[in-house]
Amino acid sequence: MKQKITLKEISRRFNVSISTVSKALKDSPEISEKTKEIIQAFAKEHHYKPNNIALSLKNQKTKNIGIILPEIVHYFFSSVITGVERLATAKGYNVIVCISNESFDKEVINMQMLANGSIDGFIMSLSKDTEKKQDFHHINEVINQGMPVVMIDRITDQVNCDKVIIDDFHGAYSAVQYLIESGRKRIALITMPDYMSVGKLRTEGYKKALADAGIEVDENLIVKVEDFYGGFEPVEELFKNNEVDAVFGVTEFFAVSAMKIAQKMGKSAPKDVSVIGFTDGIISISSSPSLTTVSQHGEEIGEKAVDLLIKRLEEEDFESRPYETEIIKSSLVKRESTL
Amino acid sequence: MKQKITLKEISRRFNVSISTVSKALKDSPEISEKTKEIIQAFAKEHHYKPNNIALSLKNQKTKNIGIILPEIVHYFFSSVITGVERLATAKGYNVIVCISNESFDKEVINMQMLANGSIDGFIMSLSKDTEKKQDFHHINEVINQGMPVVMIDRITDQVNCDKVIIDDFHGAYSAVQYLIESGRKRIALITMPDYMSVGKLRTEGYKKALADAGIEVDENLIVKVEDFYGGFEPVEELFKNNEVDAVFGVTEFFAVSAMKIAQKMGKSAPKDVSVIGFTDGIISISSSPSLTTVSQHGEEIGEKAVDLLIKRLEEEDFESRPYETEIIKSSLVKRESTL
DNA sequence: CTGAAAGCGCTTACAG
DNA sequence: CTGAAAGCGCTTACAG
Repeated sequence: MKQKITLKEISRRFNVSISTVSKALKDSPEISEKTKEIIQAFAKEHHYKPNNIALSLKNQKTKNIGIILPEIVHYFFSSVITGVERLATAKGYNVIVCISNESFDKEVINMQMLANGSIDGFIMSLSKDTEKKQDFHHINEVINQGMPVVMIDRITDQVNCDKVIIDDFHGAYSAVQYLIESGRKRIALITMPDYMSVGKLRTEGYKKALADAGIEVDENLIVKVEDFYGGFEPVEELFKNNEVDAVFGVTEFFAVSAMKIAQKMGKSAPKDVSVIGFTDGIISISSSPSLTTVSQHGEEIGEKAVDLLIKRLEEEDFESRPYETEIIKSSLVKRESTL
Repeated sequence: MKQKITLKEISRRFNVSISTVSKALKDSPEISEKTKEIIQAFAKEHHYKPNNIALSLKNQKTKNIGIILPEIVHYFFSSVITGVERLATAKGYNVIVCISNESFDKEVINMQMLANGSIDGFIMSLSKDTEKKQDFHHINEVINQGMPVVMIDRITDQVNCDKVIIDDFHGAYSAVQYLIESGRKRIALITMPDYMSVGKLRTEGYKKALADAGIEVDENLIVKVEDFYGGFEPVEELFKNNEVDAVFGVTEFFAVSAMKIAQKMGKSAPKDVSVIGFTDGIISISSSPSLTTVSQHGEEIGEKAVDLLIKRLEEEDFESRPYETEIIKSSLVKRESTL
């Protein structure tokens, strides 16, 4: 049970001062070669590593970045974390993950917990509650304290900071356009409530694509789902009461769930109903037929967010630069659920 | 841009000592009511929160726990994190997440990075490389330094520590038994190489179930997949060259992939081929037909791991207690891919 | 070439 | 009732 060794212990061992040990280990030219050799050898043998906490206190930076996400068990967010973790680790930062579980209160608590010196900056995506409530004081407070924040995906213009998003509007637009080009006319939309920034943009993309093709928007074909992982009865109603030859779902799960409901009702995909989703995750690959979908490139979003955050943390001139909103291009991945 | 306020600044503001401020904010009986009131009011107004790093250094504990996982984008591991994060946050701990990406080297680097004082203890699951290599010195080193480790899911008996696993053997056993009871006799197994602890146990469960039912194990029906997310050609060969009336896949993805291959070859599930997977994730719900699967209760595993870790961290008598291996019961979730 | 001192932000036993 | 001092583990400007 050899505990971690400290500078103090090494200094005592050789009857020198702590400063000498510290300098010797940094190979400072101030210290004689002989002393350095002895001390370095001893440190190596005992696996000396400087204590991170002490360094953090001294340097006034933790080399930790905090990330607050609404959830994590689904492809998009976990791929974001993968990207964040990869670049952060490569740059010498640790990643502290908090999950708001779509709750405003948890989001606030998480932020305050981390803002007390545990991290150097935030990456975050708004919880559903927060978007509904439109209350962003906790984020602005943190920013006012001088801690940089990068918002991703679910963002708001009521917070002034760096942002990384995808082109939700265009992603949706081109998905719907693709359906139209393949001859579909009765295209249903399964989307989120409008207070969700991404849901709103994707809905607008859908409407614009229809309009540009001269197809009138039929509000009966638009279903807004409150609960992202259940409660799809309205989708059943949709198929029952309307003629539908295509579905665009603004999440993978919306799309596949709609497809399964259609299949249960005797419609076959893609013949009777073409289906396109959003997020190119495992669901899309595993479903039958596999799903055509808009890829969000989550890892790329995560990496870009880390890049912006670390720049603001480390680059002298960057700190005072105006905030950027980086837009990652989405892309349509064609599979079996469309013709 | 009001920076975070410190005790020093408050003390200067009222011309008292730092000690007085510190005590006043802790509502110490040593301090006069009047002083306490003034200081507390001021602190509240300025949102004073003690600096976590300073507390960590003083208390010699960080209230952070580190978790190292092979990957995160798939259901089982992300549900483990969800469970870990939930209980940890509730108990006042932050969670630092590292991803080994199935690489031994990254696992070692991650551990060393966190072991330098950033965290109080580890939760981890072995990378594929590490299991293959059977090199666990980095874990034992950390434990020898007095830092508790809880291993989950992918474990080894070459490290002595608390562990949380599921009953892989029995989970597999009952899945295969269920297939046998429904009349299947030519049951294929899609599994991992034997060096993967969980793969090995599930394979053994499969074999035992067959043996107990008096069915001879046909090695031609066993496919070992090296790459967990691709390279399923051997599965095609399996169906081509053998009569198969059921498949047990030791991951969700193995099972669904095999099912899709069977479907492509004109076999229908569950009529021609019954299919059971492992992990009750979104793939299982989204596939057509939906997948019967062995649920691993990832969140529960995560919570139990946190529970064991924090006990060892905080409970006086627990520290010296013998290590426990907690076994979480798996359960068979029946859906459409079996009759 | 080596070491004492100050400091990062906090706590707490001790003195007054 | 208040404050000075020591300490957590480290770094670094300064003195010798």
